[in-house]
Amino acid sequence: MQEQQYILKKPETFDLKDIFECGQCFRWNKQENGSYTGIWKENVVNIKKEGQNYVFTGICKNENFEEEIQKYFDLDRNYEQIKNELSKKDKYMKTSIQYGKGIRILNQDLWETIISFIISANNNIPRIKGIIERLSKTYGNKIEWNGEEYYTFPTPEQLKNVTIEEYRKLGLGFRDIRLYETTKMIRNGEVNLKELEENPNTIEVREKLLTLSGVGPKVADCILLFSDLKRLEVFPIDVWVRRVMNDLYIKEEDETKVNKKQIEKLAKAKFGDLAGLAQQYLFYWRREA
DNA sequence: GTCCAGGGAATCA
DNA sequence: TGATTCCATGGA
Repeated sequence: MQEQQYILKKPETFDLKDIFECGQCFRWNKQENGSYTGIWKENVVNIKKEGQNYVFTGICKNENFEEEIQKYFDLDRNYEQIKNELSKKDKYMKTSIQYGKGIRILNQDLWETIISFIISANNNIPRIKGIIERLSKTYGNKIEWNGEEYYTFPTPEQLKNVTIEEYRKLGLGFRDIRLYETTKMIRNGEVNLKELEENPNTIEVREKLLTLSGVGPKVADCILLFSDLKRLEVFPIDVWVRRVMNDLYIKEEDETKVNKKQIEKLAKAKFGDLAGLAQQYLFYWRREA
């Protein structure tokens, strides 16, 4: 395949570390020269900052490389406007947005996002990345580029004959059966991903996602927010978000006793349709800073 | 050895 | 509905 290149010139909202290390994705890795290399669909791409521009180099089936990048990096959305609006909410939002000002929420493949966030349950990011890498290396397609080997995320069909024991060997732990069941449900059409992508009703899509094994409220919200379903109004609540919301607004002594519904209500009232973005700025800020 | 990680499912009131 | 407990694994 022919190598392609695209130069994104002086984007207002775009920072490699903010985008790839804010916890939304697991298949981008920092290189020694500060660039990031990653894979999505059949695309293997390296992104390097040069001055105020970003140089995308890699292999892509779509001859329109720019279009592919535009879609994945959500480049049609005006993040400056979003940040301005959220910054007005209070000083904490202003601070967290300043910290993660280069974040963009990627449009990731729905199937891959479902599996990735099932794996994320009660897990940590380095280990999640390792499991996904082993899963891809074992069952995905190999792509060679620049003297290195990369592996696509396996399709439901490619996982057809995988046993629970084989998942366990990849280090999935108790999530093995969840992956097995959910993959089966998607493959046999119990949950139709195309229908989900075409359904504008977020409540209905969420309920359908919740029928999948290993998908509870938090994972469902991550799928809605981080996949190409792109529901920016959902507010995934994990241990970090609960922590930061309690520290800033609720101030309960024991944060583990904070009611989830209370957090949801507060988030909706405060951030409205942009709750998902607010969540991401707060999460990134609280975890990194 | 102990605690923790981008939680979910089973169980019980 | 709401609260508790268990679930593999690996790093700190």
